[in-house]
Amino acid sequence: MIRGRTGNTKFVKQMNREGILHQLRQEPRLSRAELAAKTNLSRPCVSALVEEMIQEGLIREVGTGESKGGRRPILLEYNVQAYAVVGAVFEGSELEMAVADMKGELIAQRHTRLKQPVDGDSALKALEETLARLLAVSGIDRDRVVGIGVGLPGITQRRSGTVSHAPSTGWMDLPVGREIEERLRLPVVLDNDVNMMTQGEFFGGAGAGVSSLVYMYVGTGIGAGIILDKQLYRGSREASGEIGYMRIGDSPARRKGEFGVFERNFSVTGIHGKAQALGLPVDPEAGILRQLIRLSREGSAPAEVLLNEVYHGWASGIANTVSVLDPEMLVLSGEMLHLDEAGLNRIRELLLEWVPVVPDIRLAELRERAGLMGAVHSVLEAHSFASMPAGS
Amino acid sequence: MIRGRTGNTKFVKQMNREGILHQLRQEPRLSRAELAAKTNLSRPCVSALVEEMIQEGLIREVGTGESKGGRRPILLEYNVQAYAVVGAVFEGSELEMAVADMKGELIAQRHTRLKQPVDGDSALKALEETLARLLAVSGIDRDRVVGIGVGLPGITQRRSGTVSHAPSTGWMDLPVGREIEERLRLPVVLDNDVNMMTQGEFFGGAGAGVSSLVYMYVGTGIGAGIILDKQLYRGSREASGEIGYMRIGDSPARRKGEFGVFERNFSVTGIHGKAQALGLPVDPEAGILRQLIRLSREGSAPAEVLLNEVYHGWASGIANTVSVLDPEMLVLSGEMLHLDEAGLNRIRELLLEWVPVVPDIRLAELRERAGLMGAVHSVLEAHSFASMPAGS
DNA sequence: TTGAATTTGTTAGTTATTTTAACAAAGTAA
DNA sequence: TTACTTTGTTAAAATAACTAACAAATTCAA
Repeated sequence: MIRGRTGNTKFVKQMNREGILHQLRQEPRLSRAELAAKTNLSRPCVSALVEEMIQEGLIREVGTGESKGGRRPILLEYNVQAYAVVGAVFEGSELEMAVADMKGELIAQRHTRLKQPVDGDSALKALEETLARLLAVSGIDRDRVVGIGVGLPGITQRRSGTVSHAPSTGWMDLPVGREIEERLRLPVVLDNDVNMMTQGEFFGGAGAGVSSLVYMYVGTGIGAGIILDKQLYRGSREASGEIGYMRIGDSPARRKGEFGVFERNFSVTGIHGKAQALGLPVDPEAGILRQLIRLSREGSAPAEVLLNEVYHGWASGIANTVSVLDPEMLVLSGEMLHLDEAGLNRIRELLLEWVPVVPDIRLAELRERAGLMGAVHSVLEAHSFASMPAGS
Repeated sequence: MIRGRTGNTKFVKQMNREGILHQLRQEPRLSRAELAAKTNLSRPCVSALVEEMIQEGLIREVGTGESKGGRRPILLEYNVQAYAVVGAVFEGSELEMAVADMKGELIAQRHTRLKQPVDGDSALKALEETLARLLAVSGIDRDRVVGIGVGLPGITQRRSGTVSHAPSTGWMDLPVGREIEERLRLPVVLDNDVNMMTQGEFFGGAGAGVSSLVYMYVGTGIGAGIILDKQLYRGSREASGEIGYMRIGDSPARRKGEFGVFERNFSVTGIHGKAQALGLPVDPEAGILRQLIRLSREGSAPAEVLLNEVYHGWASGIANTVSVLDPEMLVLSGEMLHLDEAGLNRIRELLLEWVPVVPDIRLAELRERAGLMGAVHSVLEAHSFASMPAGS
């Protein structure tokens, strides 16, 4: 797998089991013979591996298929209910949590509001209690849960399992991964919220099937999640996709600890600032893009100018990112979800003018479920579910 | 290796051979016992594989080492002279070519000037003749050459081995890879010049040892080569690193088929244009940066302003790229090589001000040899030299 | 209806490769 | 000289895949 690593025979078996499961996850209902053909393994070998995995409950026989001129095939199916995974996302003082089957389909979901101010202990407690309730509701045995994926706002240092900056959750420089692991007694996959949402859209949303994708999120800040070669790319210091720091728009002297130039101009807060400076009647609580579109339609010239400035700014950010990465797809999210057809087309036009290779540009499909789906899929990815039982 | 692929036992052996060779390439002179420890293979297994590779000439025994309290180890060495690789780079009407050993060290090098206008046939002929001469000079048998890496200007479509845009070599939309392969009867690795230079600096230059790197080249255009996880990243349509299209600097209406905004402003030609517009006495043939630095030192205010604008522009390009990728190192090349300590520091200062995570920034070390080194290493990478003999 | 051909899945034996256990060779240190 | 280490090899055991052969189940054509 990794260059320079050596493999033993067990590793081959593992790989072959994974290969079979992989096929079975893509296409449900395949016979042993078909699997042998698709994996380039011999039929006896496939039979043996399948037998093993049936014993483990990973695969099921589900009746017979149509004959192709001979004995009818026994169809096999990946047993998505063999195990379960849990996903959790902290957002401000809210916790969204769900159990899913091995296909990543949510079985039960639950929303919890934490009492403020949020500290580490109350967050852990919430996780614990919600998990228990979810398992009870869905009737899933605790032993069948393979792991939990947790999305946290801010930059997380995954290596050490330490969150170095998780502003809204009240966890600062704590070895969060280990704490959750100890408390819940489950393997934990930790990542920041944007990475989780990126994986969500990649595995179960707009980006299903592509091999590279940039997920661009405009909120209080601007960030992007990057998937290259079907793998999340994190950067050498976990700081990839921090596109809020790009040099786009005016660059007034920033105050200490303030955001990047792109963010200062074109994040939700940035646009609100611009709108207020222009004296536009906008409600700071409501979605800024919708308000601008409405005002512009109603004939407000400054609103139209600002709206175009926003399109121009966002398109510039996209252009710069695309120039560097040449991704197959770009998924827009956050405030950008409120783009109407006209706005989206305007951005596409600008890009066609600016860069030679324009990726497929789409709005995110999963909305608020993206993070949760990503958390779930990050666990599914982390474990290869062909892993062999302890005994063998 | 690739997800979904199944492996057989031969594959494991191959992996283990590669593992051993990998260790031996990193650290010369290791014993069988040390190799066993480093690769997690048993000593008998290492012995068997080593024996095989000694027979094939890939490894050599080179005396004994110091005892560590027991029998003295027999030291093994990777035999860099077992085979040879060839690198070639076309640049304008010039062809630079070299033979190298398996470590990537150049054994013989040769420069050829093609007569203009260059067409495909004369280029092929030059390749053929220069190769013959290099082999004669270095006394290397043709059978020992494993392949040739060829760097071509412009965008190359590697998949099909077709060069879709190689302006200065006169090869347009030809299946270049196959033609060279047929003519020279050698496996060919084709890539564009920037990618080759990137690999050169990565394997044998400033970037040796890092795992991610951006190689930024400022010439008539501006482009970047990207290495992530020790692998060249090409993008979904071979268009990654086309940072010349970034939105940096003024954006006057571009004329048909013209470059990107960043390029129009801050490539060598762009800067020349700006200098001339300011009425600065610059020689269009000589290096623009050096001239600006000199003029600025001599007290020319507009030169100083322009120089700062250039630093600012380049730093912006770097900032944007770094925001997206978070690479471990940034290697500056082309016109940027003429940056003096003050200029480099100015750029570093700006970056510290703009982005939270600044990579190690260095000037390219290999200069004009970068492409050649890259071509050579691209062949070394393409072939895993642990490949097994046909007989087994 | 019968028998040849085909497809699926299994059984038994072979092959390839790694590991374990044991040991010989060659050294150090007390 | 003896005890202990480290290195490398030999022989046997263990894994896991493959080949060949065949049984089971089905289609299809005579």
